[in-house]
Amino acid sequence: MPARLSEVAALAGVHPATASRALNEATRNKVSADTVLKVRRAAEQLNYSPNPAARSLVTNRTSTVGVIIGDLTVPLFPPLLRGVDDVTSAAGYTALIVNTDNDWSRELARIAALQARRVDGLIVATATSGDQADPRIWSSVAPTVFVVRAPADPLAPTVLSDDSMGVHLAVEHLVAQGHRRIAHVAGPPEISTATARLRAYREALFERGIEVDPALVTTMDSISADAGTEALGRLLDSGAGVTAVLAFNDIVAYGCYRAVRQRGLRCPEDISIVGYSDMNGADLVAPPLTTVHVDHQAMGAEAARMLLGMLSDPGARPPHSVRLPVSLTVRESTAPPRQGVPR
Amino acid sequence: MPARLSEVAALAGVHPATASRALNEATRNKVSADTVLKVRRAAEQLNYSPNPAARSLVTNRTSTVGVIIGDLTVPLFPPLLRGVDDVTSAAGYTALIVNTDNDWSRELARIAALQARRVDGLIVATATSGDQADPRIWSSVAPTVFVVRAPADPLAPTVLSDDSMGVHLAVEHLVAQGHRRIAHVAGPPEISTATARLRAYREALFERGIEVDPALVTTMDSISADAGTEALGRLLDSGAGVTAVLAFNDIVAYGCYRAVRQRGLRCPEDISIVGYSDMNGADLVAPPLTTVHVDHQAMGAEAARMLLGMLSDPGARPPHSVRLPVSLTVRESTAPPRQGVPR
DNA sequence: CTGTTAGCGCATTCAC
DNA sequence: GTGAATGCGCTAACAG
Repeated sequence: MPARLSEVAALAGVHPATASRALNEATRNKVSADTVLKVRRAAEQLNYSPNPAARSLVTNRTSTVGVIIGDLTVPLFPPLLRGVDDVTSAAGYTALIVNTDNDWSRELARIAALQARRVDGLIVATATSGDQADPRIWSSVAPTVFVVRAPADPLAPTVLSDDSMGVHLAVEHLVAQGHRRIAHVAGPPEISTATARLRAYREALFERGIEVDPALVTTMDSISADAGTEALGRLLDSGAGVTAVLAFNDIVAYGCYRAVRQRGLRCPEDISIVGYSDMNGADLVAPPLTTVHVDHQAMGAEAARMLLGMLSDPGARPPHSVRLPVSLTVRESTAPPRQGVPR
Repeated sequence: MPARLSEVAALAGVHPATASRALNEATRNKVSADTVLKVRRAAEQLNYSPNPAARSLVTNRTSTVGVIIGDLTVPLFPPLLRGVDDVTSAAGYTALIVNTDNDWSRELARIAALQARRVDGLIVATATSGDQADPRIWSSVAPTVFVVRAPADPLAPTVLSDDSMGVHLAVEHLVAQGHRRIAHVAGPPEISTATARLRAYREALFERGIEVDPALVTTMDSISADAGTEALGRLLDSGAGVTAVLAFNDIVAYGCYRAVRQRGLRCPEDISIVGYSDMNGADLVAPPLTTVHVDHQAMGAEAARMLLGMLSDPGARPPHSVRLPVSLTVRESTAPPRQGVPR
């Protein structure tokens, strides 16, 4: 059992209230420099750490924030959590991480649990713009920042990555290599990033004077390697003459690898493939995947900073949403198209 | 701001203490069934949830457990956390997850933070048997259970998977396909699982009457795909005539894929490769990896159950450590060896 | 079975 | 600048 404040005060020869003032950043100036020193020394000697329950009871704040994610095993979340954790823990906050399994009823239950824990704020990585869910479901619990996924309310504080930029970089790279028949394996329209990337894909081609052929786009019902295999397989078999593919994300790109192999084609010699996210392991597959690199750790950190800002100044109006830049990591899944008749 | 107990009591027409008794599982029997009903109805109507800080202050417990892991991006941890979370949250506990980045000073800092938070227990997934670290560093903070890694103290409550079983399954599979020259790319001896798997590898070969040739074992300094590429590369170039490889884990197996490809060989036609862990994505690489499947979620769940057991009965002596069984997932990276002269 | 009383450890009044 | 008093919301010990 750790030391109590009263013990520290006794050792320092002051009243507990004075010790409290000396130890707390905000009230330290109301105490003489001399006593501050004495109290700190005593606290150190006794290895004092304030009882968060007692403090919380009087301050009505817990110094905890809830982080809601869909599925921890999706590789984008660990770095994101790392980013969140870095800034929250540096500020004396503890992150309570909650896995919803992408199940809405489970999410509601976990939100309730976080509310019961009296979290000071929420970082939500599960909202989707197509979602029926009202952002107030989260905001009613505590101040919240959305990350990775866009919430239905466009004014809610949100940290996204620049999907448009990423797609433009990818398309630019492929075009620079001579590709003109660039397919897109798109995600389901309920996912906000899926529609954003699809739109950017069209834009990017258009801007470069390349025909935007609807036959080059397939939309998956769900996001998985299998769905990618199936989707690209259809495209390949349709005789649309594709030489390059922009996949919705890396997992889908892996599925595209499979579709290519199944038809006796080779990547990148016959078909170039670009992924999205640069998830853990994208450098280990064969061929190593060219992909849009998203700095999820930075996104988590930014979301946390934004949230802590809101908590430190509850009166201020909510911060502006931000969209972080991305980069292109060129590996070995892209190459110039074969000469001659494209298939 | 949620309702307080006193408000619930007022609405139910009883004293707050009675309301408390009615709401708490353990003391419910000290209250008439009738009042229990009234109180519950009132609580529900006011959407009451107890203030954990207030409760914690008097019970001296927080209903939180700390979970210490090295690096969230290592794919074994997410399912493990999922297992922990499933059982802790069902029991009304909240898991505080901490990332040490495999850095000892950082780990000490995070342990201190968990202690400051007054966690009731600890689940530690970073200990290694070769570690200089005394298990008391953790145990002095709170009751602790070790998982995945064996702590220096063999008597400390620990949940491991059966490395011996896994290796035996893998070797058995390879031998059944006709392999006799089976290499092992081993992890560094500081890692307890590395030595366990190496020992089991020797045992398994010996038991099947196959020569245990030291030339078929390479030990890596660190665990990475690159280290695997380099290690297997040496073995392949040494002319030891290997037809199959058991890699320390899946990541290393991916490195082995690369070594094989670099030499113009093919897996599984020329060299069979078996991984270990069955991490997320092992079915997506080419060829899909045959690997020992470890149920990390089950391990996390078991560790959590063990810890909660210790917390519910502090007097009892610590539970016995367990070693969970594993299975072999056969995919396409293994096949019978080529006929004729092995290289 | 229920009400009364007390106190967990701390921050924050209000006096001095 | 410092000490004294108060109360955050809850459970536990003691009466009745």
